[in-house]
Amino acid sequence: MSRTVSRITLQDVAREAGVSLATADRVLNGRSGVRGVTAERVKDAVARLGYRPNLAAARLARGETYRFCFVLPAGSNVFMRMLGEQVTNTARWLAVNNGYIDTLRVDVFAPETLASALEGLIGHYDGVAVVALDHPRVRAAIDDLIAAGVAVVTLVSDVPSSQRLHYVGIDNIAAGRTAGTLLGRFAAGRSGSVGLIVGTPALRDHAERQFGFTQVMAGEYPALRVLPAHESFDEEERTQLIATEMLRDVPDLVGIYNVGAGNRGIAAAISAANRASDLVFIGHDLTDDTRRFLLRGVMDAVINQDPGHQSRSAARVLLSHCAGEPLLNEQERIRIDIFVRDNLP
Amino acid sequence: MSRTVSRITLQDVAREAGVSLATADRVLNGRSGVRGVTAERVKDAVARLGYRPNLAAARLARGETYRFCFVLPAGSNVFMRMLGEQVTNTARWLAVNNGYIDTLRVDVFAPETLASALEGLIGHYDGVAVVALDHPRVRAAIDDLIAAGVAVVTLVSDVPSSQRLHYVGIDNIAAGRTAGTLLGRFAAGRSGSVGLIVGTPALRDHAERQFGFTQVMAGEYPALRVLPAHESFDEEERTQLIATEMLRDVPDLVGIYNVGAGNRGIAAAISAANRASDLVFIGHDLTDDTRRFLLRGVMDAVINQDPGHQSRSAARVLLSHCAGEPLLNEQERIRIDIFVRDNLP
DNA sequence: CTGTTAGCGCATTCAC
DNA sequence: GTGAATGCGCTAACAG
Repeated sequence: MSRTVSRITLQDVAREAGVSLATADRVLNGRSGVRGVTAERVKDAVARLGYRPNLAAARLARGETYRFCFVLPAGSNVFMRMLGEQVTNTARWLAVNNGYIDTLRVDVFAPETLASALEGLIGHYDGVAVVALDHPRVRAAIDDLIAAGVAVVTLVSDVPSSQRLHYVGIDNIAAGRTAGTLLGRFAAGRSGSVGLIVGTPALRDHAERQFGFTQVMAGEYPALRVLPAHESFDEEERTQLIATEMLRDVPDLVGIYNVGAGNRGIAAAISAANRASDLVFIGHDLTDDTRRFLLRGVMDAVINQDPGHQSRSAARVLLSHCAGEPLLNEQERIRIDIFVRDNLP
Repeated sequence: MSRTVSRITLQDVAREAGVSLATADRVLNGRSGVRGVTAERVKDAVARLGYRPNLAAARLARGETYRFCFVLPAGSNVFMRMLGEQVTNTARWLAVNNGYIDTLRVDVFAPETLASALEGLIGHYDGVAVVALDHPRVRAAIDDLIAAGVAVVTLVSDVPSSQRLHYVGIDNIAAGRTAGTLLGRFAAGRSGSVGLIVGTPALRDHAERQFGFTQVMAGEYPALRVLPAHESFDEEERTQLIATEMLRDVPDLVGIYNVGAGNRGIAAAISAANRASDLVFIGHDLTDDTRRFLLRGVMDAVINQDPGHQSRSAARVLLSHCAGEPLLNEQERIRIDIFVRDNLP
């Protein structure tokens, strides 16, 4: 509200340093063509006056528009649908901040398709956020984008060996370990078998979660035996079938950990077997379904990675990189959320 | 980067609508003095062109500086110290966004002091974020601030009956329930007593947590008996004494829930009694201490409210209110974080 | 009721 | 190496 004590401007700094606005600007933005002595004078003035650049003015003067492309999997997995919605929200926010977002849907299981889609983005965008597949072709495509001067962040699923600027997502080994600890503690005292269902071990995040989970179970809960993993391809029918068979064939089953999607199928199987109250069931991603399962007591915990946070974080990282603006690192760390019935948002 | 296809400006809208820039601006910002017909023409043009205002330009033109005051408790409780540090970070961010933050430390247990401190802020600030005490005097002071045109948000601790714009913090009843569920599940199968330590029931958040906790324990875990609450005044020596006595006098003690600060004292008592591995200990707020206790297995879960998030959220809410800018509600919901050993950030 | 105009603080030509 | 001048898109004061 207050048009208070007018803030210190670059103009003030220039005057204080006895140079022109242009020179002060050159020093502040690290552009060349200023003698060392002069630069020092300006820096002194900045320090003396406690000058803080005005972000709004800088943006306006630059007058740049930032074009970002979010590359998401084509499939219709619930989490990815939620992520897509959040990207739309983020786009609305970006529109007010000199940027826009296009969304591209690509078959994530086809490295060639993904890679060539990525390469086709060169020249059209300033930044790309991609739900990546950890495959040499994809890595190469990311590196090509980077080489072409495009800012790239990986989203949800990383390609650590690439040159990407940043990974926006959780540590999936830690997520798997978290699931292990919760399942182990919730099944406290009991001994028996634990079912493990993965979408496909070809997805890096699934493999990592599985790894973390079995690591904890083997090391900390010797009374619980993890059954060989079943592959569901994230399909509800498959998860239901797998769970139904497990419940039928494993008499000492005390828990199920679902690494991927398809929680609805498992919940159906558990309810059908009337085992909701004694079986520990832990899965990923808070959705309308999993929220309901938590409230009904069918699920005992949900490990979550906030799609809204991830979408906004990707946009902020790209924007701040392209615009050369500062970033609050702490804000960009994606948490491994644990939800039980009582702390649902 | 790209100085792409220049975005649509208000100028374009005005031309399209056949009015002047000023009129277009009046319509867009809901200022009076425009005939209905004219307003419609402008709105049509906005829709037709898909106009999006440029935040940076608007801020620059307004040229306003926003002065906020964060009122924090004077004590040196770890969480409040962390909150204070985060407010400093937030201030740095705000400095780049046409605002500044002053921090005021007040004795939170003295309603009169807090209330008069708040009233003294009138005229000096555009917005106030206060860690409030739920007391009639404080409520009145908040309402006075509001009446004087100051934006007020409560932070961490709410005064629901006041006119405050917004509460930045968690639902403490839900937090207590969450603690109850975790303790109940972690103690699965066992029966016995559960110790409950509060700072002081005079603090609304402590009382609410206690309420939520006992609610869940009574309703869901009949095998666990919650002992009468002990008051620690958030002092480490007191918590240590209380915990030591509990461990000595209650033979069937299976868990401890600490509602307030002083986790270090409890951890010391548990370690001294060599009960780390079998006693369930749940407390609040992730600090260097509680992190270490989780890793060592002395604590089993920590319920957290992110001080960084709360500080930034308060600043964003105040800023967007004062500047009349849009707010992403979803981003401002403070989560009840659950941390175990494996999902520590 | 509506239009004209002068900046906001900075980045960026283009001269010197 | 350095300085002067122009304009980004919008708000607000002032004219009509």
